[in-house]
Amino acid sequence: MQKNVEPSDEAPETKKRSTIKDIAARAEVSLRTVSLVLNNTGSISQATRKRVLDIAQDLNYQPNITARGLVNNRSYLFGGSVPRANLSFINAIIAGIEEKCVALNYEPLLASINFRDIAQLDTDIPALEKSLERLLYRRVDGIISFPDRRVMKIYRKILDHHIPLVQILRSLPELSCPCIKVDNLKGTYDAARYLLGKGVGQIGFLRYLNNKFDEAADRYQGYLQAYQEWDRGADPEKWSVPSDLTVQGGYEAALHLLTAAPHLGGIIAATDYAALGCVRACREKGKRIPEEISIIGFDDMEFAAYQGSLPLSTVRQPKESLGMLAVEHLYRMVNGEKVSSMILEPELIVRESSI
Amino acid sequence: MQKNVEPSDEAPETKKRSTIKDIAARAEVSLRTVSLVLNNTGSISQATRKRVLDIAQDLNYQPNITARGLVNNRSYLFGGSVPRANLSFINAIIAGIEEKCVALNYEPLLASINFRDIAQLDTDIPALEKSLERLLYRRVDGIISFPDRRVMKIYRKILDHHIPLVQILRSLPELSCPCIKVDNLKGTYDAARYLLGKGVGQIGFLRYLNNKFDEAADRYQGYLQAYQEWDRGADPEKWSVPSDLTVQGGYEAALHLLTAAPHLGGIIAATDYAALGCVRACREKGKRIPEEISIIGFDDMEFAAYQGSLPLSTVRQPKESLGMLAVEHLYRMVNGEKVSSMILEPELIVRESSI
DNA sequence: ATGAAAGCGCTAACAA
DNA sequence: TTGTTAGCGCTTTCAT
Repeated sequence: MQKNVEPSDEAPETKKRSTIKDIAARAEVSLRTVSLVLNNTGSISQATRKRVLDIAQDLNYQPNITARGLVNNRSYLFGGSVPRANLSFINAIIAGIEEKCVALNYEPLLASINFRDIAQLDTDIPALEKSLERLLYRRVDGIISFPDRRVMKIYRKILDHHIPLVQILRSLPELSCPCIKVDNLKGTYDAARYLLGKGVGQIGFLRYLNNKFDEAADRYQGYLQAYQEWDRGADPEKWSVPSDLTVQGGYEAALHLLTAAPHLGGIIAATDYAALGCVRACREKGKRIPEEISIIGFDDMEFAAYQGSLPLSTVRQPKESLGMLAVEHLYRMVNGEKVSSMILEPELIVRESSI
Repeated sequence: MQKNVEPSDEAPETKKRSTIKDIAARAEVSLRTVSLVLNNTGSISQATRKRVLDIAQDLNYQPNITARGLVNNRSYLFGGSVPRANLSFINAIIAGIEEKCVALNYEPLLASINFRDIAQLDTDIPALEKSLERLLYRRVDGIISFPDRRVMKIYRKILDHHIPLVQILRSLPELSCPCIKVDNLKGTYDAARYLLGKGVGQIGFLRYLNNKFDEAADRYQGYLQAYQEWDRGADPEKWSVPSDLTVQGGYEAALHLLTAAPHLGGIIAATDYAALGCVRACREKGKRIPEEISIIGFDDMEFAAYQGSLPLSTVRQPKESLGMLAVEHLYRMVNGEKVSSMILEPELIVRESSI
């Protein structure tokens, strides 16, 4: 329990920044006048306005957002509770969040959450709780959360306080707030259709170990759906194997799959990590990529493009847009608008690991 | 110029959070007493203390950090002005910053900066200026900056206001504030010594196109130094070629190098990106890695480990530590302590792209 | 050990 | 069009 150290005597005195009081004194007007000018509200004579503005400029005046926040009961901060960056695509989302926040005169406050077990996307719950509490403590005006049902109590608290909440990337049906995510089903559907259309023959799928979230199930469904459209009699479930997020997991799963079904002309993996393991397994089995077998991942992580020997085909999530839209929703909600969930379109990126 | 929209009538009213006034009323004591109890200062009778604490708990009291900040003239925010994540290792630094901030009851406010030309690490200066101004506007209590001499004017302003400033990753000698960075020279020195010691024979180096910053020069020096220790008569400059940060740049540079010096048994690249291009060039030249030639990068970017076919050997920067130390420095400075620069040790990570 | 009151910098209701 | 005043939630000096 770290207590703030008392500033010692040699503590650097911050050169006092000017306040509206200083401006008012110099301009010989009241505080209110200055405030009105600075906020561009009310009606002020041209002369006064100019004088105040000039003096403000001269004094290098910067409004004290803390004081303003205290009065308005706002922090002008939007909180983000998102997974930490080893899922590098989160960065792009954060970039979107930041850009939009700044455009709206807000500032993002990011509280990272860790995974207890990255392989299963298993969030560290106490850490998640703490991150949300931090945002509450900082009195953010709205919160973007990568949700987990095990902290429903805090979500309820947030909602009780009428703090706008937006889910990102995945959604809990039982949490009544909008969600911004990608159309996961369409992502794998497009990928599967693409391969099937190219005539690679039968294709396999590496799905999540457990479908704790709808989004994981959606990715699987997309594959099944495309497959069944292609061959009504087929039983694609036969060629889908459970895997986890890791390279190692994908590797092992693909090894099994390729042993059981060496005729496969393509494999779609529910994540880029798994796809990477898949590539390794194919190499080991002596399969040439993409001539003999095509591999497509999901997410478009940074490393997908930066594969020294074989840039990975993948389904890209529109990450910046996800972040920006989430912020825009928050902003609308803060201002009393009603908003609803949004599902964005994924994009198939064909690189060298597939035809 | 986005002006905040007036909250409309249907704006959700935030359920009022309790204040010390509420506590004081219920406990029938003065505001001061409550404040003293809550801050654990002054001397309060056990009975009163307990009563106040209980009521606070009961009322679900959370201090209003905005109000507290207004009085104390602090924001309890540390600002970070760091490159955006396409240099993915920045994430780890940010993780360190965040962790340490939270431990100190601070919160990080991160203002990303973009590169105008990533290939030359060329910062987008107007964007950098804006990011620093944002932090100033938010009245952060200290700033961590990835410095650039073209915004010296703002740094001067920050220093004038006596806002603690810490440089990270690289340092400007003319900027009088501490810097936290890695020993770049030692990084390449260790890598070169390692390869030389393994008996790979002559080794080459892909250095920055232009050594605008000492850190780039240091990486080159490390290579030169190790080389000269190994063979006093050698002229290693002959086998070093200018490159840029990109995969493509490294690829082209390595191609030249390998044509001019096909006997090279190893190449060290000043960044992992360049190393990746290097790998590609070697493959094209029919060189087997690592049997015939060893490749070592620098930074340990996420993709270095996640190379499907050939995980990259590299020099790792202790990224979390860099971030944590920067925050710790800021904290010390806020509290009037004197601190000085720190140079951390890099670590050679041997994976599969080198012996 | 505790209370009363002032004030941090700003906005806003009410006057003039 | 402008001024006066109160107050946001908290800390802190000065009393008691």
